[in-house]
Amino acid sequence: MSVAEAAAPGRDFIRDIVQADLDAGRYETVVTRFPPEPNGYLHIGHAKSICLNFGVAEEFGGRCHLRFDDTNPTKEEQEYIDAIERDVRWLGFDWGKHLYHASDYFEQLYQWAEDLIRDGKAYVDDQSQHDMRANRGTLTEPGRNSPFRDRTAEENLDLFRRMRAGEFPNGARVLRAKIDMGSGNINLRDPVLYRILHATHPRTGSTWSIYPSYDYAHGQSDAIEGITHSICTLEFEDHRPLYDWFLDNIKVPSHPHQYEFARLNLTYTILSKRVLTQLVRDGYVSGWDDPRMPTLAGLRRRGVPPEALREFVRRIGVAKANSVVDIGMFEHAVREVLNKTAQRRMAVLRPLKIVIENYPEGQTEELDAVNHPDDPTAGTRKIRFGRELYVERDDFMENPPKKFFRLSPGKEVRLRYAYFVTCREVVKNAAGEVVELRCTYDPATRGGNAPDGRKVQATLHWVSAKDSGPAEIRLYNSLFLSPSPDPTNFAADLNPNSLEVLTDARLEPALAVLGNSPEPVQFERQGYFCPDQDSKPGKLVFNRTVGLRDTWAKVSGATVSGANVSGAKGA
RNA sequence: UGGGGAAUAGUUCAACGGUAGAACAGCGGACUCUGACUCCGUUAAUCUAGGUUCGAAUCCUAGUUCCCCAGCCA
Repeated sequence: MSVAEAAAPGRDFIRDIVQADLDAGRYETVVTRFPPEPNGYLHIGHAKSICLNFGVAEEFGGRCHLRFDDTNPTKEEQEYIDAIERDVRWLGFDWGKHLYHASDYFEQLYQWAEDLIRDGKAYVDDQSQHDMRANRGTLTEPGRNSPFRDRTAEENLDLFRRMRAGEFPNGARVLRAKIDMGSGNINLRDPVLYRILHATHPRTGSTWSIYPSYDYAHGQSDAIEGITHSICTLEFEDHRPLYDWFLDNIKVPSHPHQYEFARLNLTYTILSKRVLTQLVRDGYVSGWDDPRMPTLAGLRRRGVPPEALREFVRRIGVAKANSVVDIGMFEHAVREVLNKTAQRRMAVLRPLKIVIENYPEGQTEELDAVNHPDDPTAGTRKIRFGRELYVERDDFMENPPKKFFRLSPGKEVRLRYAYFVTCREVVKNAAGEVVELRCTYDPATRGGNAPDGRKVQATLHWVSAKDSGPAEIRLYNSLFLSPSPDPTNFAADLNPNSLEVLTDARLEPALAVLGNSPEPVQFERQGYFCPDQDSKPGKLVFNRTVGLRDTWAKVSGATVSGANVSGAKGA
């Protein structure tokens, strides 16, 4: 083993298992699969699974299939199928020609079910749903056998074929495996293999009136595709004996193995398809791609780069312990990528007008600004300075606390790339609100440095009043107030300030070219932003992907509505 | 009183009988034309009790706590 290999051992228990299997020669090629049900959009939790499955395949020279687990036509839609493919690609993974559907195997699955019947290992049950539940027993009491459990193979076959033929209404009968009604594992108490569903399937249309259950379809689909490592989440752990039972009792072409890992949970976030669907359906958000949603579509629209998602997933690791990851860890990954890639621009979110009294009326001049402080190849751009400017309202305080470095009466600060200015006078309206600042500038400080070497405590971003353009800026905060929102009562926990729309922001002209391109950009001292698809010529809309780390907010104890903030303060 | 899992810094993950380590968060400092970035330093953990062993986070025993399972959802 090389030093490099020794220094980078299998990073998690799944990769350890795969490595061991390969070392032992149990498989030639690793084959994994990502098996979404197309009943909703993919979210950041799925990203963990996608990165795991595709990542393992990639790292060990194998392949990963994308397989739609489309066994329930009452919940699945083509829109979701399309969205899932789009999102997996966007995340950066490629299934090549290995695109499959459980529905591709319906006929084979059906034939195997007949085999089970002929072997006396499956039977048609006429019990009502109510009776079935009653006879299933409880967690502590065994179930009771169905009165239909001992039908002959012939009778079962006849009934099952008539189920397929559509002779019975929904719910009239089911096909069940004959395993053990007394098992402590409820999944083994004669699980349902097929139920009658007169529904139109996105792919098979109305050719079927019975559909296989997840348990019956999943393992056999894995076996058909030659999956070696079938990786799923913890809640399927006690399905594994059933997964194996099918593979042991059916003549399948291979016997994959199921391994379970802990799904992702995030603070201030709900990752439940049920809840996410409800947020969309009930209009709490604008859609599956609302930038506040933890969906891949939402994160994409918000401006999160796929690399950041992958890096985040890599860092949180894979284990079997239930856990909740601090959303701050995700934000850190986003900032890390964007800091390297996003060009810098100046934008004033909440404008406060300032007039440079000693700057000649009507005069303007161009100054150089760098596009990326750590990347000279990003070049520079010209920005126009003039007598009337806008600065950020938050950058002025009439009665500042001692640690406030920014503008206040009598205080000198630097306007980035431009001049030192000093606040001379505060203009207020009748209501006593500050509406304008009268300032002076020092012509000797052109470019941002004083020849006499004097320093200022702060550098502010600014835009020219005349030469800046208007924009709408959407600030996002967490959708929920609680660090651990309750999925069963999420509505009460909704953050009223999850979306804040700023309609009179001012952008430096160089931002106009960004227009509808999805390029991320850093508004200096504010955060990372990206143009939203709602942008129109003449009306730019920007989404805040994530704010910059803000030490001042912490020092000043400023209230942050809802929070971009994360991590509870230690007591 | 059934079955299946999991317990390591505040959080997430390592350590696979041999010095408990990383990332995020926190704190302190340096740097700075972004209170950003970067850099340096630093606080902080093996669920409990026994046992085996020269040596235990790791093995054994007994507990404790938490999670999942009673869909014709996945």
